[in-house]
Amino acid sequence: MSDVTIKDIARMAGVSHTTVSRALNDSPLINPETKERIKSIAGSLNYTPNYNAKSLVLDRSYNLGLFFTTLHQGTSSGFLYAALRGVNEVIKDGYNLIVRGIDDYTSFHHVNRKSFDGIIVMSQSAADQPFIEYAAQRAIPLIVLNRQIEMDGVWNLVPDDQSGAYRMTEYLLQCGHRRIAIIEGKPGFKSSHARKEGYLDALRSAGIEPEDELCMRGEYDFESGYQAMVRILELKDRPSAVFCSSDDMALGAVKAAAERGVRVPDDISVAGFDDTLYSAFITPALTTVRRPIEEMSRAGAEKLVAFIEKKHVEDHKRMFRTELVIRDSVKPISEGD
Amino acid sequence: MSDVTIKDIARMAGVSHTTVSRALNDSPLINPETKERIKSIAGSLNYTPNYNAKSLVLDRSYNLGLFFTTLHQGTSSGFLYAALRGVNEVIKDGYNLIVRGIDDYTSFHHVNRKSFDGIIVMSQSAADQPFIEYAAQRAIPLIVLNRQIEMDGVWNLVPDDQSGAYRMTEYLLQCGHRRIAIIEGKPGFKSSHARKEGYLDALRSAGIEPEDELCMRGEYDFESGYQAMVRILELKDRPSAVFCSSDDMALGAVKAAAERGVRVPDDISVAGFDDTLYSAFITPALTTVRRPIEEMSRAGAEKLVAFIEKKHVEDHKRMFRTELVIRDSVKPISEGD
DNA sequence: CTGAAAGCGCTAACAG
DNA sequence: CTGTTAGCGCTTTCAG
Repeated sequence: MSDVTIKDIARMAGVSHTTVSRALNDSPLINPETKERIKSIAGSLNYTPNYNAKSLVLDRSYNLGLFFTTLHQGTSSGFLYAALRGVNEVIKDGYNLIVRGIDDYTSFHHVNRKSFDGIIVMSQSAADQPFIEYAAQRAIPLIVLNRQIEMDGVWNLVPDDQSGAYRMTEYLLQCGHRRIAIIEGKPGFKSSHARKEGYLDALRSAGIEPEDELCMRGEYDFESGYQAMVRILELKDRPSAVFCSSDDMALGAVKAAAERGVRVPDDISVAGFDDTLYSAFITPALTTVRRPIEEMSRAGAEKLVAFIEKKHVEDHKRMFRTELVIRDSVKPISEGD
Repeated sequence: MSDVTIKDIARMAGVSHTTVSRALNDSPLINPETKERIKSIAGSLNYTPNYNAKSLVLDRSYNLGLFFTTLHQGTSSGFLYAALRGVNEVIKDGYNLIVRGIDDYTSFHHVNRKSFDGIIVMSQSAADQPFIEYAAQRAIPLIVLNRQIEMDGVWNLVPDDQSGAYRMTEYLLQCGHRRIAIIEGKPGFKSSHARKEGYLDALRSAGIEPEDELCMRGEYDFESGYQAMVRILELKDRPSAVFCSSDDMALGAVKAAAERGVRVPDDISVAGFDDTLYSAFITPALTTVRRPIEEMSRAGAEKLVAFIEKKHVEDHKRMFRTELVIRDSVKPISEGD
């Protein structure tokens, strides 16, 4: 049924299977008429090439990998979704997109040039480094998104988290906030570090010395945001604004505040980071920083596919601008410090 | 470098490549000592089998497909995430998971038994039917999740949306609500239909005739929930509760209410459906219906893999119980009708 | 423009 | 227990 081969077609067309192969691949060597004839027979037989055979001889797998640090924790569903969409928009037919968490691999044995024409790593942590190096060393076309890495010959597209955090903090300062707390991201994630740095820089630029007391640990998820906010609200000297390193944590923070009768933004301002799908829709709508995940993924996939198909090279590093999204969860304060 | 073949190993071990093949595949025919020797040589050479060659001869692709109706609209990121996690937990190594939106296919040519050892369809709409039939007809091991289908020989695991909606509506009635509006899901999605049916059934069981005026169209997303709620609030005779066919729409509804000074749940109750990740964390925490997407996906993947590997068959249909999750967005009303 | 022959890397009879 | 041989379906020299 679906096991028609080029030999079957060859027999029916009265030509050799070589000719069929060439015709189906649009070789210019073939007489247009026989080519048409062969194609129509193939069509009527509902022929589908055996990609395993093609792969073997052409040394291409038609597989692209999209790998995340983890699919268990720290990866928000919105992040996954945006990345998947961005990549899928580009690759259309012609490639299979294989999605996986790097921490699901027990060994990297299955990761090699024969099995992957190219790999996109959505990296969120330095824990990916061994995987990235493994792939690079196996000479698999490779592009690393989201996390900055220092490797030659590996493409790297990242959002400018630090300047995003800087601008957000700056904005909070402009709104008159002086004591600004931060709820940090998952320890070990480069993005957590970059966001905190941006926050610290902005504070210092404004001549404000950061206070350790106002730096809370978080895990990027709702629950940790909630917990951190509880601790913040218990502070004797409560800050007037809280910069959360993710929207998920900002949600948790808002929730914790609401449960304690503290109103956002009237009693305390809360800012997020990520601009997840729902941030615009919750109450209060979240003031946050947008990362261009989907655009970045699209650009990455385009680069990768172009390289695989045309061996076309270009600049290797690029930063994607983040964007301040001002909504309702941050409020200027009138009274001085 | 990564191009070591069994022939290279054979040469070094002083045996035939057949022996190497057998040894590496743990054939009982091989002398344990030579087997060990061969394996250690393979290890030191960092040998990786060429899966394209294996695929060709074994007629297995080592690919599993996870297909969604669409990756563009109507699929929430939480849904995608839960499904992906559930499946990935099961397949571990040994299979590549290929993720795709069915509506991204321009033709199904690439979908065949040579390219997929099995397929999981996360179906959300009857629009998938052609795809499902195509795959079934090509004799690809197939399992359809989430949407009920009528086809023999195709496994089908679905959440009981209708009874979930029924129980939610029943709960609203128990809370004293008489006029209950519904914001419906995306037209054409089977789940939209099932949820509405559950709602209607419960109403009728309570002797209440459903009112057309209280049935609002929606699209499963935030924005449509918002819009629908605006229309509900403009009604002369406003209902005391709103059953939203998705949490995303419930969020939109809450937002619309808040903006108009209508408090949830004090002035109006809002119920959702899905129990997305954030529904517990927003204010007010959403009363909703949980669908066991991740469990369902896990069960589906297990069935599929078992079938592929052991040709083991079992019952073909199964319904997964949905669960009422009572939180804060619905409030009993004391005053009578 | 077309065909014969070889081979991609691996597994599977079939003989020993 | 091991080797010889053939072949999976396709592309690619190399000759016409």
